[in-house]
Amino acid sequence: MNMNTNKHIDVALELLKESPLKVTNQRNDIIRILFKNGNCHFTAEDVHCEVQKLGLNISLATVYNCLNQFTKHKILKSVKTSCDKIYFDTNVTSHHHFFCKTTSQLIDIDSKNIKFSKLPKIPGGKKLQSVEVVVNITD
Amino acid sequence: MNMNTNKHIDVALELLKESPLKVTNQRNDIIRILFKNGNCHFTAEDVHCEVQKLGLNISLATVYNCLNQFTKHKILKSVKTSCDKIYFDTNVTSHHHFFCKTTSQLIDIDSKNIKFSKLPKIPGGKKLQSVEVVVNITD
DNA sequence: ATCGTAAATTAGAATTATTCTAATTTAATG
DNA sequence: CATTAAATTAGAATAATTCTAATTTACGAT
Repeated sequence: MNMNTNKHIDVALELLKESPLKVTNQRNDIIRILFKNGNCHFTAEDVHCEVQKLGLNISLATVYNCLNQFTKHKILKSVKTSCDKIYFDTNVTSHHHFFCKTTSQLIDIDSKNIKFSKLPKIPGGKKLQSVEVVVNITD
Repeated sequence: MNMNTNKHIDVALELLKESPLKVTNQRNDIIRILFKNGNCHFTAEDVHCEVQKLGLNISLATVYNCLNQFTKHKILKSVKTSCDKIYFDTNVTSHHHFFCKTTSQLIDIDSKNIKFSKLPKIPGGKKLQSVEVVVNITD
């Protein structure tokens, strides 16, 4: 391991190649950062810090562009929480989250660990898009 | 009806009196706006527009202050959605929401219309605070 | 390989929602 | 009515994100 390539990175790089997005150095670098450790949650600022730490020269605007484009093309997922930042999630499967209000930490909840025995009727004329559960926790 | 006082307004005004907050003209006016139509969802900007429409002179800063203080003292509830604004909800009971991504409209879901048959184990050392369900819908 | 072009990158400005600041006014207690 | 802590206010500040417009790059077609 630790050779800057692994299963998660390879899968994401492959998704990038298959997408209509162009494969640039910046996008490759950002994918390596994001998918280095499997399922993770990042803010744009987190990613930009890591970029700097690695001595890469990628502007914050590009980080935002990449994260947004990746999200649009299902390489990433975005998560809104009760704090004011957008989190990007490398787990693109349908799942839910714990959000710790003390530490602002997000933790995945696998779909199979939340089951509904009752869901409300969708208002007339509208279509169901998704059901998002956030389990807020504290220290 | 329509005499600028009704059950919802009276209840909220009573909560204000019982709270440690001071009863000011601005707070009375804002409560009248918020609770005029029973359960509703507002952004600070919505409330400020209504204030202007009624010819009241209440600054946007005061609107924010009031909404935040009311929330802290359980006269209102705040709701975060996948859009970038904070919504304030006059329904302070525990409940969930539909969020229409097309219209940015929030609709209450009564607690009794969502039931879980399985919930995940809370991570060690953490305490459950709340479970929030957002059912995203589209036109 | 080289070209042409649409897409990507960039620095910095702009935007948007919200909070802060510091001066003034007000509510409510004694 | 006098006191004082809280509330109000206009406008500045902040923070996350998006936009602008100039430059560079990827990559399919020649």
